[in-house]
Amino acid sequence: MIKPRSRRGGGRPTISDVARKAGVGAITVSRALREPERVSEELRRQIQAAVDELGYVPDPNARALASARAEVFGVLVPSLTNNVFAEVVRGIYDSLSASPFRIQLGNTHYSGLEEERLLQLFGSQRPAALIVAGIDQTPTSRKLLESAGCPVVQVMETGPDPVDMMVGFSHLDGGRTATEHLIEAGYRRIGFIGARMDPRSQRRLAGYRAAMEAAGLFDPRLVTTTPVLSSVSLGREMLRDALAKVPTLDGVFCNNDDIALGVLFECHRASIAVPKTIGIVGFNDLDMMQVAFPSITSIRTHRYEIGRRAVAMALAAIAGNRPEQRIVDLGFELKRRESTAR
Amino acid sequence: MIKPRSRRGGGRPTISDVARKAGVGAITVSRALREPERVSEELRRQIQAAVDELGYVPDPNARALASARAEVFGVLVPSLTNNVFAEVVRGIYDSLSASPFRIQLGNTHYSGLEEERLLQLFGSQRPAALIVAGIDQTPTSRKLLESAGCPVVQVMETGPDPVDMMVGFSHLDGGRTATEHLIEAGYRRIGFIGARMDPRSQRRLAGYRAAMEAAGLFDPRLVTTTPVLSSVSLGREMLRDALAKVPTLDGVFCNNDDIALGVLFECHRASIAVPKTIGIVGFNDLDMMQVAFPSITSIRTHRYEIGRRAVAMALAAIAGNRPEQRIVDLGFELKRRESTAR
DNA sequence: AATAAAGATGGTAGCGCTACCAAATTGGTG
DNA sequence: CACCAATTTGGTAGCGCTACCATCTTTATT
Repeated sequence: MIKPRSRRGGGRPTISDVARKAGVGAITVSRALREPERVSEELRRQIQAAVDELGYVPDPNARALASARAEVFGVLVPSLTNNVFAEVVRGIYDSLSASPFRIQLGNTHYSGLEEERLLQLFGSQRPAALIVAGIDQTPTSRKLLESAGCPVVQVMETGPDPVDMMVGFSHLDGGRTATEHLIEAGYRRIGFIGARMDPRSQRRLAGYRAAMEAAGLFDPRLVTTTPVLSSVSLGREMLRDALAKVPTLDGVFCNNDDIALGVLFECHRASIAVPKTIGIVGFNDLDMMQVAFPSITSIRTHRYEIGRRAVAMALAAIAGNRPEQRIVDLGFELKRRESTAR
Repeated sequence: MIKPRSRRGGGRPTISDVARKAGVGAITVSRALREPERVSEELRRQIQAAVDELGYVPDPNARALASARAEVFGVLVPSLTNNVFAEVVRGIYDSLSASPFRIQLGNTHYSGLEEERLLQLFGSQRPAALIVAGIDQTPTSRKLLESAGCPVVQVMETGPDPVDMMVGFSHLDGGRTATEHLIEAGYRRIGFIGARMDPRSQRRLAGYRAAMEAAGLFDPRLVTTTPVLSSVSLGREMLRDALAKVPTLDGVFCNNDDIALGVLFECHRASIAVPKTIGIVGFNDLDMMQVAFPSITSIRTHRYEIGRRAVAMALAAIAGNRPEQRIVDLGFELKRRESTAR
């Protein structure tokens, strides 16, 4: 005996309801929705009318199960609250909002192990694409990415050996540019202040070091780092540490803008003249940098655009035309401001 | 003729593979994974061994389809980059990371229409719970929430009429407390500066107004608002506008901390003494407020905790024991700092 | 010892959709 | 006008899992 319309879930209309109403086969409705050009104009209209009338919305789970492919972009970032990654996610979100793809967000907390766990988990969903921050995946993570069977975009950085595609810029060059700018402005005892020394921070430090060594100015005591998560208050404390070590410090390249802002505030508090006594350069160029007093020189990075490009490349790859340029360097811009104008 | 192991998707192991290997029925594997206490100790061990050996990960799509319930929390926020909501999302994420539930994030861009669209979309996935920011849903959105057939938590604010559950605090009280503090500190011509006047900002303004009227100090010219998205640079511009309107301004309650920071910087730039000439109060108490020079008085709100509580309540409701307290007020704290100490 | 109740396990039948193939229709082409 | 290819439509058989019931134990109860 067949139970009439048991419908375990609520009574939402299914594709067969639409098919019945439009007087066609279920598969034709499915096609009309996914590949409209393969269905005649007339049927398409009838089906659309039925869809509208019933308020039919396809069940993404059934879709994913039947097609062995979920309309999901897996996105892995090391932090949800760091404005830099929030901007990337926003770019991804905005670029995807017109498409049927959803976002599956993962927060790795800067942990390789957590990244592996999430990649494993995401793999079980057969995502349409994966977007991951950074290029320093563990060997296990790399293997998982390679065998994901979907386009993969590594974002935030560029490097020589993409799993699949890459969008970002060179943090090493950014660090070098920032430091060279300080040197050109006449600063000599230039410190590096960095929190949460993830691989990108390490490369900014490497850029700093390269510039300092090239100018014959490098001194290991000028480098102050901590694995602690970056924050404005941390910037303040770290400037104190740096000055305790090197009282003659006359400039700082900060790992990021939060640190730079903390440094600026500590200078105010300790009556250290900026840019006269100490010059400050940040990294990322958050909105507040241009408003600060004095305004703070920073390396502008294109986070939102990175998110957008990553999606554009993934979408192209899904559509079958992989971009010929697999590594996209969006560069950065040195924004010269008052904090280094002496 | 039966095709042997066609396996449309890659060759990932299924529940039947595990069942075969463990020498039990598929349904028993399913149970062992979801309700271990209903399976004997011995079988549980065998099944776990098979799962481990095969590297079996359940397919969430198949699960969702069969059980008419996806292991997904729909989360709707008005902005992805606003630190306040990022903190809430982080709280939600952290509380959910140990559970099988995933997050489906939606960005309403402060638009009621977009909220309706997303709610409609999320509904098609039969989420396990919905967490939405704010309490001012459109009638359509409210209807969608009521008929979602899952726990709903409205966060960030408290109000009299929850769809289901609520976690937040009173923005009106927050605005009033901030303003009363300025009045007590001796400020008289206290302005309100607010950007992106969403409903929560409106209520903070109402709190401001109530306090000012109670003290006989209210003057409409003291209020400066704009629908533009909030930013530090906007805070700077708005202080200029406010001072142009009311040159005798001696205090400002800012809609949020970004605005407050912009105001502080503009004061520096225009050589306006803080707190002597002008007192400043922010809202939310971001980390930078205590580091700023002078440090900025602000209303500390518990964003991360709001996210955690929302999940805890939703999880309890899913488990069948709805919390008896459906409205949770997490309050706020006035953090008195240098910017109002005169 | 007979019987009920509770606990453990399994079989069957879908969930809503799409891949795959078959069938029907149309439009040239020689 | 037969014949082939291209186009449009539909039927069938799952995708991997769980709800629902049936069956078989085991343990208490009288």
